[in-house]
Amino acid sequence: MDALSQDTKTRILDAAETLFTEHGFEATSLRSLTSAAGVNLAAVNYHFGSKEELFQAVLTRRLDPMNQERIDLLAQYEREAGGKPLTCEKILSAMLIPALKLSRDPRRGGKDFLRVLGRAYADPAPFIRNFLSAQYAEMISRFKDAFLKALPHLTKQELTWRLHFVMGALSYTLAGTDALKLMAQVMPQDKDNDEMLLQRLAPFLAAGLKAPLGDTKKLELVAGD
Amino acid sequence: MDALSQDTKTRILDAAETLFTEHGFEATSLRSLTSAAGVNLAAVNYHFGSKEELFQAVLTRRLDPMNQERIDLLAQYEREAGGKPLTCEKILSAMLIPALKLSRDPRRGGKDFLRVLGRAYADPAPFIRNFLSAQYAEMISRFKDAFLKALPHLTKQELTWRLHFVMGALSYTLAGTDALKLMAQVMPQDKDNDEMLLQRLAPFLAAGLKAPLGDTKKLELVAGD
DNA sequence: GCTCGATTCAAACGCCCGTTTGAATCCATC
DNA sequence: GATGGATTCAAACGGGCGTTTGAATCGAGC
Repeated sequence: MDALSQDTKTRILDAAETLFTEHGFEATSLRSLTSAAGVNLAAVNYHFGSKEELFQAVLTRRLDPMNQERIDLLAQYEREAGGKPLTCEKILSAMLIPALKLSRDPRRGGKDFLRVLGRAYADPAPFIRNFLSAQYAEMISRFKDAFLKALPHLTKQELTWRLHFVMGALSYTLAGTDALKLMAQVMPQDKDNDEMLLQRLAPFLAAGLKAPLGDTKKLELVAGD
Repeated sequence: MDALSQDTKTRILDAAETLFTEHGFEATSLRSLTSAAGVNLAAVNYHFGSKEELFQAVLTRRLDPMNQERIDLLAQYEREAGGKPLTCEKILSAMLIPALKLSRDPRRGGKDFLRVLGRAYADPAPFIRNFLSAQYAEMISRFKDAFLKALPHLTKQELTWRLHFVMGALSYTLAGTDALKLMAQVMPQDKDNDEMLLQRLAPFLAAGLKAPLGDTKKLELVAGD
C-alpha cells in the first residue's frame, strides 16, 4: 500500500516527472504515462484537463516552493547584513542552495525534476515559455536588484546579460545533460557529487559576474568572410 | 525557379532546420515538413532513410564545418604564438568566432540552426546524445589541451568542470531561447546584436575560467533540512 | 441504507503519425 | 528512340495519439 496508496493526482505527477525526464513532453504518451502510474487513461484529463496542463502542474509543484525558498533566503541574508550590500557569492548562494537542496531530495523529485526543467528551458512551445516567465518573474527581479547593489560597476543592461549567462551555466549544469560527455572519465564517485558541483560552479559564476567590462578589442571579428 | 530549383535533399534540409527549430523533433511531422519543402511525403525516407537520420543530417551539415573551422582557427593561433601558450581569451575566440560567423550567415542556417543545436543539447534521446558526443569529440579534446596550457593553476578535473559551465552558458546564449525573458526590455536594436553578445560573453567566461580555485567554505550547505 | 457528487473505468471517436509500396515519370546513355 | 536506373508520386498500411463519453463504482452525510 505504501507507494501505491497515494492519491491519483500524485501518482500521475510522479510518473509524469519521470517520463517527461526520459522522453520529453511530446514523446511521452498519456497511455504509457497512466499505465506507469497505475491509473486509468482518462484520469489525466479528469484531474488536470489536458496533457499541457499536466506538464505545467509537474513544473509548478517543485518550482513554486524552490523559488519561494530562494526569495526567503535572499531576504534573510539581507536582513543579516543590515543594509550593507551582500557579496556576489552570498547572493549566488541564495540562488544555488535551494536548487541543490531540491536536487538532493528524492521526495521532491531530485535530479529528475531538474532535468525536466532543463529541457523546458530549451523548449520553444509558447505555453511552456510563457509559463516559465511568469513563474520566475518575481525571483529574477529580486535577485537582479541584489546583484545591482553588489556590483555597482555594472549597468543594468550589462547585468542582464551576465544573469543570462549565469542562468545558462546553471540550467545546463543542474539538468546534468552533459550533451558532449565532457564528464565521462572525471567523476570517480557519485557521492556528494552535486555538492562538489556547486562548490565549483559558485566561484566560476562569481568571477564572471565581477569581471571588468569587456574590452571591445578582445574579440576581433572578420566581418567580410 | 531561384529558391525552388534546389535539389530535393537541400529543400528538405532547409525546411527541417526551420521546423525543428520552431516545434522540436518530436512535434514536427514529416507531413508538414515535406509540404513546407514542396516535396513528396515519401522523399524523406527515400533520401535520408528515416526521420531520425534526417535530423542527424540537419545537424551534420552545419556542425562539421563549424567545428573544423574552430580547430583550424585554434591551430592558426597556436602557430602564430610560436610555442608560447595562448591566452584564455584567444582560445575562447577560436571557439566563439566560428559560432558567431555561422549565426550571422543566413545561408548556413543562421540563428535557426543554433537553436536546433541548443535544443539537441538538452534532449535525452540516445540517438541524439551519441551523435553529438561523436561530432564534438575531436574539437573538445583539442581545446581542452589548449586551455590546460593557458591555465596551469587548474587540474584536469577542475578544467573539465569549468568547460562544462562554459558550454552551458554558450549553448543557452547562442540558442537564444531566454526561457525566462530576461532580455525583454534590454534589446533596443537587433542590429549587430550577436556581436555585442559575444563581446559580453567572452570576458564573462574568461574571468570564470581564470578564477582561483573555490574556497570550500564559501557555500555552506545545511545538510540536515 | 439511501442519496448524490466525486471518481474510476472500458470503450470508442476522429485524427495524424512514420513508413512502405508499386506504378508513373524523368533523363542520361547507348 | 529504346533502355534502365534514379527519382517522384498517390495511396495505403498498421498503429498510436489526446480526448470524450456514459455507465459503473465509491463513500461521506442524512
